[in-house]
Amino acid sequence: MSDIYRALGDATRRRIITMLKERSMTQKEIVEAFDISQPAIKKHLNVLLEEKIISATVQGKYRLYNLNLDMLQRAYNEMLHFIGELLDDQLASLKNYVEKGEMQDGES
Amino acid sequence: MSDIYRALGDATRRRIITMLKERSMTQKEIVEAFDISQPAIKKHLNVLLEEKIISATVQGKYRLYNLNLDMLQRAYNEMLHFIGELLDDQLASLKNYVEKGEMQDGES
DNA sequence: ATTATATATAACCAAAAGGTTATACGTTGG
DNA sequence: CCAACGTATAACCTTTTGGTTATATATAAT
Repeated sequence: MSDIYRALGDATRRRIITMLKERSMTQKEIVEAFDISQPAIKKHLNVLLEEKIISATVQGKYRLYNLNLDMLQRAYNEMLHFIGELLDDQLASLKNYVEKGEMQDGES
Repeated sequence: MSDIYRALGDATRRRIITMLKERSMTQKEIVEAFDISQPAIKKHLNVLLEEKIISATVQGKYRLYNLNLDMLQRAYNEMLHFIGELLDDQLASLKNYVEKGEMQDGES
């Protein structure tokens, strides 16, 4: 199974995703948007490529990266499903206090 | 803000969460369900506590852990929001298959 | 052809993550 | 009180992660 949690688990990668949500970008453009080096960005891109959340098209000397929306959708669906399952079981009582915006027991 | 991705990023933690979905458990019970040491489990519990995904109530020498459903609800909402934004931006048709739970074009 | 530009990769490093064992602490039962 | 049990913490180890710099490769432009 692909480890979607790994791909989304890093803030830089999530920011890249958010950027690519707006428009496709070359690696150079992405690099310029961050304060870290080109190889560092490339590694993040490689992770996202491995998980198939983005893909790249070659354009001369450029690599144009774009979101794989369906895969990103799957990734989030999987997470939502995980959480959702947890919530379903006790959703009735949860709904109640969520709406009231109050906790039932103390916190550390 | 809490980093839900960090918390969910580890398989052991996800399993703990799944277990706590069924019922609250003492640390001892949780430890016995895994093949790793008590301190290792404790570290995972600490991560989940930090992210406020679980909470613990003291009962004598026991610590009873239980899910913080409202926090999971928040995580769920956050993720939905992220995806929703994504869909709004680019792809109305994607919304369709998300709701129907099926793809519209082939995938690797 | 040579140079400039965009990307890829190699080698390295520090810090974080996930585990271990040993041990201290807190509570309860005999 | 003391022993046993559940939990917490300290010290340590290894692997992974996220970063670095230096350099190689591929395409474009002059």
